Formats: sequence, structure tokens, C-alpha cells
Amino acid sequence: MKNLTRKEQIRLVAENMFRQKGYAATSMRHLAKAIGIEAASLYNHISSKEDLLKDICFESAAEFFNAINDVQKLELPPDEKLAAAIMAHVKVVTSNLNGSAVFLHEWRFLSEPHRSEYKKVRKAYRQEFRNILNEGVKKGYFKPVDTKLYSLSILSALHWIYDWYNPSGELSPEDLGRQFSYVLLEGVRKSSTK
Amino acid sequence: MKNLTRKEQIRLVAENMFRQKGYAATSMRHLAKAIGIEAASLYNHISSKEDLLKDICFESAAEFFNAINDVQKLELPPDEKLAAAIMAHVKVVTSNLNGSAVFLHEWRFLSEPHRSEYKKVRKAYRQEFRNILNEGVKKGYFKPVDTKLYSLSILSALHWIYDWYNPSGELSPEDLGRQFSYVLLEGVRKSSTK
DNA sequence: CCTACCGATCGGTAGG
DNA sequence: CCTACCGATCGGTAGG
Repeated sequence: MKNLTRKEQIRLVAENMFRQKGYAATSMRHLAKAIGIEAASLYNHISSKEDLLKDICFESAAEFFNAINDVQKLELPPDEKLAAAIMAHVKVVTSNLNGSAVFLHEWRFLSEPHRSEYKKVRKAYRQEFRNILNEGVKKGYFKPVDTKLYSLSILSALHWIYDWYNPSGELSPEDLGRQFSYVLLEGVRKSSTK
Repeated sequence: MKNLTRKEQIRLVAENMFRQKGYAATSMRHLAKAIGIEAASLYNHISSKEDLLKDICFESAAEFFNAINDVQKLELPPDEKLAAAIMAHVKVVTSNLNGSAVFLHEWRFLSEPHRSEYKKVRKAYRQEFRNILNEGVKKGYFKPVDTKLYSLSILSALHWIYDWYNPSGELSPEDLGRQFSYVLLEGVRKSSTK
């Protein structure tokens, strides 16, 4: 914590508290106390509580977006691309559990126009997954599933990771990503019994 | 709304507002205004704001629990049992989107001892799913997956339904449940290309 | 079910 | 970065 600027420090504490208690239930006084300054002093580094939320949400969004864009640049068959997209998502979530949780849950406290802007970004991200699925169906790699529903299912499964992932546990982000890819691509049923 | 007791009316409005704005950001005055009475009058029907949350959370939990218990009573092979459990879960969520959302997201505003009690109940519910998976693996219906991780994935996928399910859309709860079961059991990959 | 009110706490500003 | 403070709003109670 010592080699961080005060602004970075505020940001990290805010991500943590917004995740634990929620944005609405976190007061600027709680935040300040956790840092060790007075509430009024926060305003030398940030302009408002909502601005803090906005920054967390949009910078998290950017991380997810960068990750999926890197995957899209790879020339891979759809099944490997889907696995790579899942791995990339898991890596972003696990590398920033607090920020991801805020990004996923607290965005609704954004006021306009940020709220609408956020929704657009999130929709575009989902569309990237859907595109991979569509390509896979078209090229015969995937079953002819409802790709809208299926992309929602995949992202839903991934969205909840922050809720139970233990960064100090034995499961590495890579293992987690691999297992998720396997299970979502292959299903749980043993094919021989089918 | 007209043939409901005032208490039921308060409950429904609270589920709706807790879902939309979150528990912490919903004030008793907002709630009262939406109903058309003064905030003080709410206290003739409920004892506190948290009590309202507690009731919503635990009654929702009971609905999910009853549903899975009914499924467990059926004598079914593991694959069909898993499908039935998924169907049952989807039915509960879609029949009470607001309550389910509160149950899933706002429980953390419960204070002790309700918070711990809630966590126990939720864990037991997850364990039911895991039991089905364990049985399926043991009897050779399912691949030898990590059943802890896999039960979390399934429930995560199901947990997000309230976020995007449109009850007035064309997708019925039955269709949704069927598609989820299919996709989680069989995976997306076309077996012939494997 | 209402009016009137309680002490506590909120996000944020002025001024240094 | 602090003290001092603003008006607004919070959950809840007293008394009718």
C-alpha cells in the first residue's frame, strides 16, 4: 500500500468496500476512515462518489474488452477461440476480483448518461461471445444451439466466479479457465452412455 | 393489487424496489410513497426494514428448497434428475423474478444471525446439486468432472437468469429450462467433429 | 393510518 | 489535509 499514490489507494479501498457492502451502503466517511484521513480530504483526489464508481466500472469494462479483442485477433477455429475467450475472461476476473464484482453488480447506481453507455459496452462484449458461437455453428463445430441464450449462459457461469473464487486456494486461474472451457464445450454427460 | 392485504402489498413492492435499486438505496419513504401511505404507517405491518428483507430471502430460499426436494424424491437416473433439478430451479426463478433477485443479491445486508443462517441454507442447496453430480459420476453417467466446480458453474448460469429473462417474451420457462439442461449436459461441441 | 418528531448520518463545500 | 459546517435524508417512535 505504501508505494501507491493516494488516488490509487482510494480506488483500491473503494473497489473493496463497494464489493463487500455495495455502493449505496458505503459512505465517504467509511472510505476515508479505512484510509486514515477525513472524508473531506477525499475530495482533493476525486470529484464525487459516483465518479469513483464510474471509473471502476469503465476501466474494468476496458480490461474485459481488451482481453476479448486480443482473442479475436488470433486465427483460431471457433472451438479453440471460445476456449481462449473463456480463459481470457477468467484471467481478468481473477486478477481483479473486487473491480470485477463492482463492474458486474454496482453499475446500476450509475446515473445517466453513464448507465446507458455502460449497458452498450456490456452488450457489445456479449456480442463478441455470440459471434464466436455463431461462427462455430455455421462452420459445423458447434451444435445448432440458440446462440443468444448460450452466450448468456456462458457469461452467467463466468460472472459468478468472483463470488466463490478463492485467490489463495489451490485452484489457479489457468486451471479454472481450462475446466470451464472443457465443461461448457463438452458437457457433463459421458458420451458412451448416450 | 386490489385483493391483497396491505402486508402482501408491501412485500411485493419491496421485492420490486430492492431488486431495482438495491436494499440499501431503498428508503422506507420511497417504499411508502409507491404504496400511497406515509412511511410511519409501514410499521403497523412490518417491524423493520431488515425484517422485510429477511422474510423475502428466507421465503425465496424455501421455494428453491421445496423444488429440489420434490426432485430428489423422484426415482430417476442422474442425468434425468439433473435435468429435472435445472427445470425446477428455472421454474422458481421465472415465477418470482423480483424475489429471486433479492434472494441472490441482497442477502448480504442481513445482519447476524440471519446472515449465517442464510449462508448455510444456500450451501445446502448447492450440495443437493452436487449430490446429483456425484451420483452421476459414480454410476458412469457423467464424466469424472470436479463436481464442486461443476455444481457452482451450473448454479451460476442459472443465477443470472433474473437479469435478462423477459417474462413477456416468447421464451417460456419450460423452453428455457429444457435448453439449459441440454446445453449443460451435452455441451456445445458437435460430437462428430471431435 | 397520520402528524410530528428524534438522533444519526449522508455527500459535499468553504476556507484555511 | 483538516475543522467546521450545510441542507437533505435516513430508520424508526410517540401519541393519537
